[in-house]
Amino acid sequence: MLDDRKLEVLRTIVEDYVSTNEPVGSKALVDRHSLDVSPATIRNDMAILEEQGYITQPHTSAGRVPTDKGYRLFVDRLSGVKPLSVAERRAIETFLAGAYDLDDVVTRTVRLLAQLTRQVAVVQYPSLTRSAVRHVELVPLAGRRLLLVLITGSGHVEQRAVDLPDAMTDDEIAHLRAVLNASLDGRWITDAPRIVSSLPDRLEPAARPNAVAVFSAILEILVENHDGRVVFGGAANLAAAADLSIGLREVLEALEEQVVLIRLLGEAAEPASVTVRIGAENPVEGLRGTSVVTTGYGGGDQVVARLGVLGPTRMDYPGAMAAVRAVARYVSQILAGS
Amino acid sequence: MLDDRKLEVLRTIVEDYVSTNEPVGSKALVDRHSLDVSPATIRNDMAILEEQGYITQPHTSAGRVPTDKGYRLFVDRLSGVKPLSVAERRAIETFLAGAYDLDDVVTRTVRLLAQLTRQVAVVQYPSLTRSAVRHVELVPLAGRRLLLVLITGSGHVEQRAVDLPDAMTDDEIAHLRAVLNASLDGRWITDAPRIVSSLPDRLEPAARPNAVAVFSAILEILVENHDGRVVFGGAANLAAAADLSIGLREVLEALEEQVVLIRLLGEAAEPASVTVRIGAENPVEGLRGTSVVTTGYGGGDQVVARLGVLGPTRMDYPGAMAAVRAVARYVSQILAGS
DNA sequence: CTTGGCACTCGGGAGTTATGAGTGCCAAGG
DNA sequence: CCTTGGCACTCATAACTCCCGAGTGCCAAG
Repeated sequence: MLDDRKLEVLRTIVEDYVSTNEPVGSKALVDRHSLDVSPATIRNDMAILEEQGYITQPHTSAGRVPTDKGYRLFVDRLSGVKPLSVAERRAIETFLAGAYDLDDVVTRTVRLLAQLTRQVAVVQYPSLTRSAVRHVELVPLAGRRLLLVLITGSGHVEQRAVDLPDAMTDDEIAHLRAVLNASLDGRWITDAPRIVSSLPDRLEPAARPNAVAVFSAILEILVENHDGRVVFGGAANLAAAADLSIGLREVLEALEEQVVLIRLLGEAAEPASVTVRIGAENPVEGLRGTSVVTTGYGGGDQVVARLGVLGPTRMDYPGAMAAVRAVARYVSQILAGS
Repeated sequence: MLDDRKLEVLRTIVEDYVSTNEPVGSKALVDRHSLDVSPATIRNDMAILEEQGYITQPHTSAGRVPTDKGYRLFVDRLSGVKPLSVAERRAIETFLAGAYDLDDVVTRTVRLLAQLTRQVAVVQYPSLTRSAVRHVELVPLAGRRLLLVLITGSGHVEQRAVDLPDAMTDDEIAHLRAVLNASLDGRWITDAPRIVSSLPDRLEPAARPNAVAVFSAILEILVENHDGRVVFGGAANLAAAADLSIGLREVLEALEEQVVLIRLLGEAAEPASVTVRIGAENPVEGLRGTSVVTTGYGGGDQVVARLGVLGPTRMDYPGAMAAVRAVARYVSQILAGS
């Protein structure tokens, strides 16, 4: 149905179009790449490719442009893995090596990805789901308030102020802290809600109202973070790439919506390998017209969150996929090591 | 030099231009506002205003547009305070009321400001400088690592992993924790470095290497946060406003640089009142062509950080100033209360 | 199946013109 | 001295036309 040369034609069309941003014609194609056939032959091939929906022409007297379907075929079968340059590998290492806390890792990862791919980078904070509770700390604040600090095995710190119904003495606080740590330390976050729910029975009735306030705060923290927050960066790249093609406005609006970002990363199919969503394949309405390259990353073997890049469908897929994969690996290493 | 009517003319030119985004001519001006003079008179006034550099015309046969100097005069002398609508006040309260930790307050403030002003919002995290140390927590991690958690009076939590030179027993950790809290709790952050530096003398020599590692981590946290991180949001508003006027690309690039953002907020003159920087007055090169409206906010009487909005010089200054001031007050209240 | 030839299409740039909003200036009137 | 109506002038913008050439599809021959 599509012989080797037609596939090769499609491949070069994609590559040329990505690099030049101009529809590619049969003539330009033959002499830029040393194909040993004539333009007429290429035209015939193009006609077939167009008939099958892999390419299209913006107007009658113009060259061809890949369709979403064309990019899809390109990504699935035609593009090899583009190895990263030494400089790029070095950049990844040095960029991420200096990070010293989770916020910093995420922030740097965003910048790094944006810089490597010249696209918008999207990084999700590791979900707490796969972590263990490391420590719970209660710190009295002014009035009847406590600061609840929850430290996870992945080194993340969650904090929250709690309004208490009754005043608490330091001893009571210490006791509650001891109970919490005895029950929770080392347990999986996913198990924590169940454990916490069973705690009130083990306390004296007088201490319960305050304890319940603290417990519900813990539960809220756990629930809220069930899916990690997503941050993005490199919007400036969008402005450059999306000269007039896609609605810059809409894309920016979408990116500023947490819900959208989570869907963008979350609905990707296989978590471990690199996933590419092209144009209309995109789950987010309003981001049709853009492509997303994502993958999972995690501290150990577990995938705890996802990251990726977003850009116009006219994107350097091999490059983006290589960068995303490499960055995800490095981030995973760093998280596992700390 | 400039009589009342000329000032009034300038005022209406600014207002009309801001709302319509089109150069305003003498004719349009007289019948939109019920001035009881003829267009010819207005033209004479305009000629004077232009001569003095308050307005300019894009091309010969077009209306007038305010210059930076014109906006400056408008802001300084011609614009009253535009009171916020009831809906806006309500929005501020409800939007910020639900916030439960510092990250959340900042995030919501950004969204709120961006939404109210339809500009890019810029919010700085409160600097630690004006806070007291509330509590220091040490949590053993895997290997010879500690997680250092520093909780401040303003409810902020700083965290950092520390690599220890030697192994530490739980008792040693507890002792170090006790020493730290005894020395630091309730002290100003600004005093902390001096205090920490004096601590090693009070420890047994054997414990010093580990302690020093922890101490230097504390110092680093304090130094790093000397000026708070700055986040922005509402970039989508830029795309809408800056149709073709300012280089969207450059502005986005500038916004993604922490250093630039800090300068943007930091070099504003008076901390307590609302500051307006118009066009070329802007300290950041590459953000000439945009205006910035900022003010300080803080937990108590102290200004601990700044916030504001950024947009094209063609901006609704009274509205932006009102929104910035109101939001800053509410945020201050919230921080003071928690 | 490939290739050269050839007529055809049509987007986009260059050149032209028409339009009208807006101006500056001037002389007359308050 | 300020205001006003009149008037000639400017010039960006839009609409229109023309033209070019890249690129195509088709066909007949190899």
